[in-house]
Amino acid sequence: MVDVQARKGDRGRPRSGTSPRPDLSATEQILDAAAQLFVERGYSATSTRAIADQVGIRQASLYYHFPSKEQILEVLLMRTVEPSVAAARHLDTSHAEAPARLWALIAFDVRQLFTAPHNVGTLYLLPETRNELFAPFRRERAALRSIYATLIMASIATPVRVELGPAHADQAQASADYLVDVVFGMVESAIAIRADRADEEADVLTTTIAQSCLRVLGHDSAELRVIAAAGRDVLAEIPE
Amino acid sequence: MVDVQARKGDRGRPRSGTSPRPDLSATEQILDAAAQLFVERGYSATSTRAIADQVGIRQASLYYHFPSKEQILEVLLMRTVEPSVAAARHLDTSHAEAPARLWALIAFDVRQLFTAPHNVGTLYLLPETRNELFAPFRRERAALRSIYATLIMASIATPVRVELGPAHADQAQASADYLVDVVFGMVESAIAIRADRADEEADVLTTTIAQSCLRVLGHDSAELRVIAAAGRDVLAEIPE
DNA sequence: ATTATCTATAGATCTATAGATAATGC
DNA sequence: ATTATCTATAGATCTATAGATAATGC
Repeated sequence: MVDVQARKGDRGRPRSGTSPRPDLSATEQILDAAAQLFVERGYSATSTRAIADQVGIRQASLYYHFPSKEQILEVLLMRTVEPSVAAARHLDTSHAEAPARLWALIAFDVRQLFTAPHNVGTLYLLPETRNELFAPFRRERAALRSIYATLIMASIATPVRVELGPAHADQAQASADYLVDVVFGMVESAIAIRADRADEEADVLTTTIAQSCLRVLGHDSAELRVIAAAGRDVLAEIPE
Repeated sequence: MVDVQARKGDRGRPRSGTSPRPDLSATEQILDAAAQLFVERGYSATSTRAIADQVGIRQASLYYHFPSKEQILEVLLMRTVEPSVAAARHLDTSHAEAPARLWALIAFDVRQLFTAPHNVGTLYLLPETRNELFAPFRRERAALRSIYATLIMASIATPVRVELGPAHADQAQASADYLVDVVFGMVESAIAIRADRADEEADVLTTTIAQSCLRVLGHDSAELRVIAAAGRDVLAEIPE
């Protein structure tokens, strides 16, 4: 099971160049090179030739593995969002309190954004993803956001609930919606933080963001200690 | 003084097409069209021809106003970051408490990100800005972040200060740094929120984000009411 | 004369397809 | 025979420059 995606022997015509990641299959080498270049230089600014050069093959050889440059991006986006959606769905089966489940989801998500190769989270925001081809990705991301919304609504502490005013009032609804946006935004701010600062201290950042999100929802330091402890247990139960 | 940047008469050869913004000078029309297209389709994915088409001139005519496509982006970026830096510097002269000044800066910044034409804030994160030409922009943004850092450090409430542990301990410093990142990230999350949702309710969002930032720093609901009231006064003093 | 456009185009890309070729596997 | 590459190239761009032209201003 070690080499699920390793190259199977050396079939086919030999390459013109050499890859920096000869342990991966050709398809995975392309995805890895594309991820790095898309993040470092931008999607449209990265040519298929640049990807091929990095992999050590000719530009045209990419098309044996992918039908288009867009499809490479599509695979990268789906792979980035899918683990978070899987984790979020798993939390629906947990019996922990909502704040602990939210804490665990945030921690899972931030850790994955911060440690995934090449900060692929930056690709979430590309205008190029408005294309029809990316509809499945956008649906997955919307599903994730909706699970967040449910957990966040169930995790609002009394003082904030009081401030929002009587439920069902229009302005209270708008404020609550923005609270969802703000928490979702705090999680994804891990992407920008990683882009600005060198990769380090994933654990401290993860904890800081998760704590901060629950503070935004009105939980004080004493409550946070309880929630974080329970959250860590829930997080540990999320399957790989 | 009304038409500082209005077209001065109709000098020069007539255009082949018509502009959607005939009230602006040619240079401003180009900036406006470029901002819209860069945000909607991406910088590298937008051709100089697409910009020219929108302005109602031929592609080559752009080069009478700007020496390159990159310079158009550079002007857009500087114009977006400069008002925030000016506001931040002004706050150094205020005598209000740090949390009220921070509240005002966040509110100013969020409102400007949320109401500036065409959500130009999305351009902050482009990999293309790593180019040397954009060094002045990156310096401005770093200056803004540094003012934020000072205000944030001075606005941390006792419970959070206690949790960070003894000052000068290494891990406490790392956590405090990340807290700065998180607050800065919350402010800039206004960009992603605006991209995802239709433009609406700038005031509610502004207040929600400012309050949320101060909650993250450990202020409770009672303190927030005082800070927000003082913050609104400080905000009102920021010159146009 | 000055200004702001225009036309035409050089030269450098860029994506994707067609068909040839050099390995291994059976 | 199958696989994974290669070479060659079509056709469509794209940015920027050179020089002409059609207005207004003096």
